[in-house]
Amino acid sequence: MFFSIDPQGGVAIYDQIVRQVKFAIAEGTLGPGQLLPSVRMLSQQLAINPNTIARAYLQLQADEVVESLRGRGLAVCAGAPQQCRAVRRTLITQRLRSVLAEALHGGLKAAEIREIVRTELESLSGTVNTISSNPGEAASS
Amino acid sequence: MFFSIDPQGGVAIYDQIVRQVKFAIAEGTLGPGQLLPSVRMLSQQLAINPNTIARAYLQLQADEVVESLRGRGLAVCAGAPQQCRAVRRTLITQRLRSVLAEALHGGLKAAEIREIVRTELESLSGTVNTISSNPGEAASS
Amino acid sequence: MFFSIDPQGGVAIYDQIVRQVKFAIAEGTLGPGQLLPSVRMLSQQLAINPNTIARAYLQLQADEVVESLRGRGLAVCAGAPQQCRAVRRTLITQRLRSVLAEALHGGLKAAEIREIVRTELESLSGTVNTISSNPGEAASS
Amino acid sequence: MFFSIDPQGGVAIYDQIVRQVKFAIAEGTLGPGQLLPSVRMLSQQLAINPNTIARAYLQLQADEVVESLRGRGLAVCAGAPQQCRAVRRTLITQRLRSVLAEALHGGLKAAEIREIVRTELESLSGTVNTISSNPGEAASS
DNA sequence: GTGGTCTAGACCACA
DNA sequence: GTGGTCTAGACCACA
Repeated sequence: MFFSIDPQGGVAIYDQIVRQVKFAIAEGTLGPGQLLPSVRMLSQQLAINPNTIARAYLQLQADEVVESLRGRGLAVCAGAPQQCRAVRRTLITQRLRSVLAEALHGGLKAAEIREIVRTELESLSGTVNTISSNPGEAASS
Repeated sequence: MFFSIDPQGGVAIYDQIVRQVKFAIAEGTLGPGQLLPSVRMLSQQLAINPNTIARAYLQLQADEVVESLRGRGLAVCAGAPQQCRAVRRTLITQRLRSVLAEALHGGLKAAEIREIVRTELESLSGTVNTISSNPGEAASS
Repeated sequence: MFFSIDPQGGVAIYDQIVRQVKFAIAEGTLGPGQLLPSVRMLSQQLAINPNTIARAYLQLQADEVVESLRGRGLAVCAGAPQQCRAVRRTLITQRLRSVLAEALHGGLKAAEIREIVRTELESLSGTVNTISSNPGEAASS
Repeated sequence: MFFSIDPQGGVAIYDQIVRQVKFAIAEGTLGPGQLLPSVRMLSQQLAINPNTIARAYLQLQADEVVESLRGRGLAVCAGAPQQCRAVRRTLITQRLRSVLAEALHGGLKAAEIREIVRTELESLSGTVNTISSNPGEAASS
């Protein structure tokens, strides 16, 4: 599984990890029974302190998304996919609403905001999605 | 001028004040030479600790958006409108980009995200005082 | 509120704090709206690292027993007393069952165990309760 | 000899094994000169990692309860029965005292605690193989 | 190798 | 003053 951490951006690192794990489970990239990357490995990979990773994993356990297998690691719970699919949209929408509210309150018009969203989505899509010559493909599941 | 503070939402309170002052100046709600509301007044109005307001105002001085008039308060700088108009879009776009990137990385499709944006903009438009010559535009999809 | 931490004894320090806070709330020693002792104060009082206290307080927040009042501290939730009264007996019974099972499995007879319990309760009562000339008083609420 | 391991319950697995071996020796189930079950056998029987068993056995050697007979295994020491009878009560009493202290400190009354103990002993007695000349005694209050 | 707990100490936002 | 986050590093139990 692939993480992308932005140390800035207002979201705590441990929370970014929590969210991205949930998203990966929602997508099916990470399935029930599968082990999370180990604290030490992820710590190295992301150049982030192990305690911060552990904090994220603690949260994921509290959220009943993963469970500890003693000495082996943390495994995705059976019920996690359903739960994560349910929360993914909410997690995004909450942040989105916060920004949109600020934009409107700041005097940007809805049309203007939608235009910015469109532009940014385009410029980001190259980075995130595999480039597709068939524009319909990215939107199909 | 009117503030709207969201204690949640990941943006520090002092930063919300900084941003909203800049937005007000960008819009012209607050013009060069005009005084910011006093720390005490704003503190009472928003039910927020004076230190937090003071910190925001300190930041605005550092950004050369306002300047201290000894004994009278903080006044909007002459060059502020231009500067604030320039940064408004950027300030919003940065936050927006961060959320959109998370959404895409989290597996939401661009079309899905635009749909969420449209829905949220509609539901928020009612809340925010939007002055529109065409009242139908903000709420239409 | 008064804590008594046993660094040995198999229960993690942070968990001892979690349990004792819940017990204090169950007893009414700590009421809704009251602030917990601050992390730093308790850290000094118990000679325990602040992070360990913070870990306990994080757990108490996750359990919805306390809530954070920004910059002021952690306050007991409105619903906490009811919840804590409900869990107190369970928390104790679980540990108790574990020891009793070991004792029985280890060949002690039930009568023998009850005798040990009686003796220990007597020797501990002096330490914990205020000494009462009226033996019935300690058992009355 | 028969082990019963509770992976929860706060006592380390290796320590549960150490204690149960001592209890078996105290009871006479395991006599001087008798061999402990081999690490591999016990590991399979309990579905526990061999390293954990080995660690328990190392502890038992350090406590001079068993000694290594080169190539044959670990045998109960001559002095072990006496030693184990002496510690059994203490091992139980220590854990018991810890829980009872927590219960009292948590505001439960001695009578209440004794009642819980009585109830739990009854419900556990059915589970544990109690050999009693008077079958009614263990289950009677 | 795995996670869990604890210590030590820094910096930030808020009151 | 308050808690929240993060880094750094030790030690433990278990596989």
